[in-house]
Amino acid sequence: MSQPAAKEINLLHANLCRAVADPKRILILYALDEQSRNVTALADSLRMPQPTVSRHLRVLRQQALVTTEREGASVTYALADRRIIEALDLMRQVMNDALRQRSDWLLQEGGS
Amino acid sequence: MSQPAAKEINLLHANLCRAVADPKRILILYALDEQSRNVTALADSLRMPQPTVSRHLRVLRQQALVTTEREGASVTYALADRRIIEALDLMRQVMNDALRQRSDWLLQEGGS
DNA sequence: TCTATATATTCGACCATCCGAATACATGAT
DNA sequence: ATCATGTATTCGGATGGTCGAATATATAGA
Repeated sequence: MSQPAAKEINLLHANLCRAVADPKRILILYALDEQSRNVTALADSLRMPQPTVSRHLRVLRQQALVTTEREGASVTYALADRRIIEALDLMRQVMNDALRQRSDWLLQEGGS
Repeated sequence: MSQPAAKEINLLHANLCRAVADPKRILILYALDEQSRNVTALADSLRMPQPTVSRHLRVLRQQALVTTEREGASVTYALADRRIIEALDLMRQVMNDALRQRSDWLLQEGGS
């Protein structure tokens, strides 16, 4: 059982993050956090073409970020681990604080 | 003061994540979490060419993930927000659990 | 088997990012 | 002004990701 070396762990880590670092995939992940859905329902609620959603779901599936379950002709996708959302929320907090700080700074310094 | 619309927030969110989703930048962020450093010290300790480190730092700086402070001829980089590390750790936990689960699965099913 | 619905894939074009190598720029000291 | 050190940028090529459009595959039912 080959233990991945430090550099390979680093690569896997980056691959996992890269799978999350796409606007549409972020929307998909949040949508699945709200409720598990099949591809068509996702495409409808997010206003994206079905093939686009399917391709993004493949990326998430390959990284084990979502799980699948057949239900007749359709496939229900679910979030595999809620900590993904926690990580995304952390990043969003960082972003919001940075934006707020920048706007405070603008108001104080450059007050037009 | 134009409030970013939902789709623009989503884009900013993704840009922030994308800046983090690179193997070498992950190493740089962890190194800076351990201790603030200048470019050369980072390049030395991570065994990367100095121009490479500098280019990656520019990306992180553009996303306000790191801060800079001149000290004479050198520039000390520091982590801007430790929640970045928390988010990275969360993703690493998700990855480790997935890896462990997959290896359990292999041992049980395919036990070669 | 034939149809309808749901999901997945392929193709080509386009765009972004990464790297190594070389070089430019900035700062402090002599 | 010149030099040494630290930092940043540019160039070219290679790589990889994304999309729309069209198409292929799978499942359930008649």
